[in-house]
Amino acid sequence: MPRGRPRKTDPEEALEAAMTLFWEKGFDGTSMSDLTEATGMAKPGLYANFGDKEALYAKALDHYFNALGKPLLDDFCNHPGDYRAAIRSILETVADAVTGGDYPCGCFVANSLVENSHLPESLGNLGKDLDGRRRDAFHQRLSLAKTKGELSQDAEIDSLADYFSGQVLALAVMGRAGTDRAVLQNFVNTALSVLPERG
Amino acid sequence: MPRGRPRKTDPEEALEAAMTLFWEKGFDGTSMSDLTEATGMAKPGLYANFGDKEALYAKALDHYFNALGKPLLDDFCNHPGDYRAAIRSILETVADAVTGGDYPCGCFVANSLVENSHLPESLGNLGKDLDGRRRDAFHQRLSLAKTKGELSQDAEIDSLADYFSGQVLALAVMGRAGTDRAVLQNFVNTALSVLPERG
DNA sequence: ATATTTAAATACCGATTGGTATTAAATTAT
DNA sequence: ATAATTTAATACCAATCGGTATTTAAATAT
Repeated sequence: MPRGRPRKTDPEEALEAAMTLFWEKGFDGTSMSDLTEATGMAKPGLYANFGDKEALYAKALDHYFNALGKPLLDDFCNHPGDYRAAIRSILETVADAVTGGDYPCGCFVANSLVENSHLPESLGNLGKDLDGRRRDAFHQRLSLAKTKGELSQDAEIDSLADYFSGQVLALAVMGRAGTDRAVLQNFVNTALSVLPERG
Repeated sequence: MPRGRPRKTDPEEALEAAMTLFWEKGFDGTSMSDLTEATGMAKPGLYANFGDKEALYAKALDHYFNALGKPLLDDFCNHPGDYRAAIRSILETVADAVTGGDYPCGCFVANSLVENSHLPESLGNLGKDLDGRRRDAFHQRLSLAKTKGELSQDAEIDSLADYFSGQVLALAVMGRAGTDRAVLQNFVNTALSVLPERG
């Protein structure tokens, strides 16, 4: 048992709530008072636990990636099927995720990229870094496909990685705009058709 | 010649400046004071000419579409080449546009879609409406391709329209994030490969 | 019991927010 | 010249912004 007055709010839960709110309303659209209400932690508590608004946003975005993005990318990289099946799987999972449910629609990282131009520089760089990690996961899986012979030696895996990483962004914005899941399914099917037929 | 004191700032030019600023910094990130500075029109003038902040944003977004989006879509629909050439042309023009130059990076409509969830409802609907018009332009051109026999009768032009409209969103976010034009070129090339080879 | 430690809660700070009332300036019509 | 008209410019409003100092409450250690 710790020493002083017990915490009212677990900082991990507060961070989860802050993540959800920043994801929903953006950096500029979220006030510290909003965060106090959503987290159940008063402003001095937020500052003591996370630092200023910019630091809290960075921690929220990082939490997003670690809690939601990374597991998805890890599943993708470890997918037992061939690379086509793996890509289909991750894109369909993204289509599910961006159409909402437990969390706001869209993708927090994609939102952050769009807010980039008017965010503090450190936050812009964080968004680009996380975006790059998604792109790298695609590249890694495509590279593996090449060594496994699923993909021909002259396949342009850099272009393919950028392409599929971009498809995630497209899904994110469409999901954010409220596009139906069924439309996203057709989108994924069409996007996958750039890949060569199974030989 | 009008009757009273002459205008210092042409409202059309002020609207152009307001468009650029909202595009760059978003609805929440742009203050009326910012707009005063950017337009050269003091706050009472802005309210007299455009209404409140929400109305000004709507007019700025509408101006964006009429001045930049619509001409692009019209060129696309009237492109002299076959539908593949037309789609390549519009996507490459978009790749140019979203990487900046005279205007901010990205696409104002795409930004608006991302801000959707925390914008006044009328503005969210306006963004979706303009996004839909781009999608419809793709559909129209694909439909024409079908009647001209460039595309087989069983081609799924609804899915293709959603797909290519989504590619524009992907380009918009990547451009916003500062992605190199060369990467976007590869992206466009890959995206186009969903289309059947010319028969 | 009392001191110590930790965190919650309230109150407050100057600056900025969206929006407006008021005043001053510049033009045309008479 | 003067009146009428239209706009610019300044000053101002309550409310909220990000951020902090101060006080109060709740626990443990002595």
